[in-house]
Amino acid sequence: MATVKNPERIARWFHALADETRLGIVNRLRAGERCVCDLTDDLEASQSRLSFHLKTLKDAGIVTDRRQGRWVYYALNPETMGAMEDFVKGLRATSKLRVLAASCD
Amino acid sequence: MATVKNPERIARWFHALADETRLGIVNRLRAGERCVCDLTDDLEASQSRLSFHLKTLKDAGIVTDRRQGRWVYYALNPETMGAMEDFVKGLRATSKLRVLAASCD
DNA sequence: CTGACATATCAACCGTTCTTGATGAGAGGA
DNA sequence: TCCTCTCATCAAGAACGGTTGATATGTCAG
Repeated sequence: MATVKNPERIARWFHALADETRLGIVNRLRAGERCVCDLTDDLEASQSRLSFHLKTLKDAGIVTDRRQGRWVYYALNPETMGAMEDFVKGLRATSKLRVLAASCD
Repeated sequence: MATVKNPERIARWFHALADETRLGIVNRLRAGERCVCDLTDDLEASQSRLSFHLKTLKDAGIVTDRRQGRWVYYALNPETMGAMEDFVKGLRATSKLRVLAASCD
């Protein structure tokens, strides 16, 4: 359960967050939904660049999108955030008990 | 505090984990310290390939290394794991209250 | 000192990802 | 219908990351 069950999926989460522009997007979304136009203003990124990064985040499952009229609203995906928290907790939990492997001999 | 204080550092954490080989390494290290030779065997990776990935993890602060005789032992870095957990928690905490921004009008 | 072993570094190659500018698609107002 | 607005997609080039094989560094044993 705390093991890496699906490495490919997890690697994509982290790849999605491994970019400062996308971290900026995610940081904005912490406060709730945003439409693309707001993000474009806030981050001073070109529209096509932002669209590219939003797609990357969406494909990784980090965010969800929702169309309302002409606007598309993006929000953090709570499910993925929960799963990611569990994964990171799994790393932290065991990182203190230093089982001296010492099998190299 | 829960804000993205240092985007470059955080992006490097995630970049370091955005690779299946490195996830495999980290997964092994959950059980405690390992020397490179063990990891090479476990992951069936060439020595230079593994060394490259370990350096990437080390530069990002995800792991620490310790030389003992001829062998070098790698372990997860508890400080970084803690900081990363805090960051991810910060994303999860707010992802449910959907403050309808709706300023696009 | 010499040789063997464990690990790190380097250079070259190749595939992927990011950026930019142009075009396309869907929605609403006149 | 036509125009405008919001956003997505595409193509081409630039930048970056991962793999490989060869070489370098450091440590121990004999």
